[in-house]
Amino acid sequence: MSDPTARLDEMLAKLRERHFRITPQRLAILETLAVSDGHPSVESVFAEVRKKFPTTSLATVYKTITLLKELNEVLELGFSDGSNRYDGSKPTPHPHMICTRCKKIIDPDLTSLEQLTREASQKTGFKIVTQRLDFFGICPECLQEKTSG
Amino acid sequence: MSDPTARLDEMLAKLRERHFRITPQRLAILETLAVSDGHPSVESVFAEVRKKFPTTSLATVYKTITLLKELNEVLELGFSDGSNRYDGSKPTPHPHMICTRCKKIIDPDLTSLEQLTREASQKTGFKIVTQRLDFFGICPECLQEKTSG
DNA sequence: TCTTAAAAGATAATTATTATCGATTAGGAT
DNA sequence: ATCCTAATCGATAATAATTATCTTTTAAGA
Repeated sequence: MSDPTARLDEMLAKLRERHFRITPQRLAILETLAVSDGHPSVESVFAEVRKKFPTTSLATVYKTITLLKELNEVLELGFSDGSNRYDGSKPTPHPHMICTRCKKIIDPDLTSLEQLTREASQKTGFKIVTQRLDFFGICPECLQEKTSG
Repeated sequence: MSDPTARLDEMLAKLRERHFRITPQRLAILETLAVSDGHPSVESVFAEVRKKFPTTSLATVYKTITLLKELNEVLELGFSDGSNRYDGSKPTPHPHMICTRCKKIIDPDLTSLEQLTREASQKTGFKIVTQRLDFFGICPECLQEKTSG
């Protein structure tokens, strides 16, 4: 995992560079995204920010996350059932391992992804801009549990 | 691409096996999904089926596709913006190349995916059940076009 | 301190999907 | 071939995540 403080500084630098304002609510949202390594949802970011600023609106969280997406400072993991998750600590596209039992999401370090991307580009003639790779399964912790539920 | 007639027969066999009814509307939906190699949306399936049966409801299309998903006879390519697409001709998980300009989706044949999956499983301890891999970029046809738009 | 455009907050609108429910019908039984 | 009944259809309401709207507040440069 990367350094949360450094990530926060990067985000702030990007906002200042583009002359976006650093509001207290925005700062709280950035902090939450930079610190958490658990790929939080909009709702959980909202809940976290509300602890500091109880009047924060859900719309503010959405607007800030949309802005961060445009600045490539947060990675959106969209799912078609609406359970979107966000990665602020490592905002460039990378593979994810998703446990379908406990919903945990972790980042594997896969050396052979580069090779696969080359193969895809060569075989199809596509100019590849970005990619999305998710593995779904059961994490080691859940595998060890005797009872399912 | 696989044989549409064979795919349709497979789908029908699966429905009969589980004692689901073969209604004219369902048959039309299955045919559309088995024939099309362009990864259609719910709306385009709906439009196609309406040509034969103008009273078909959108709900019927949704219900049939949901059923086919449960039977593993159609692959859902869900996107968080709601632009979901469906693959009835090759219903097992496989990589996709998605052109962000013309929205075309094609199926590459990638030999090194198996190796990548092994690497992911070994490095994380996950028992991998399924996966989703999308490459986003510009297809060869769009690359050749002089003007963008 | 002043000014003003950006952002916040509250809420309405949008949109894909799901649920509901009365009407219709596929397909097995007779 | 006809009957019966649960499955399915069709129409529409409900749901839920996200986006739009609009008034009030405020960050930050002058």
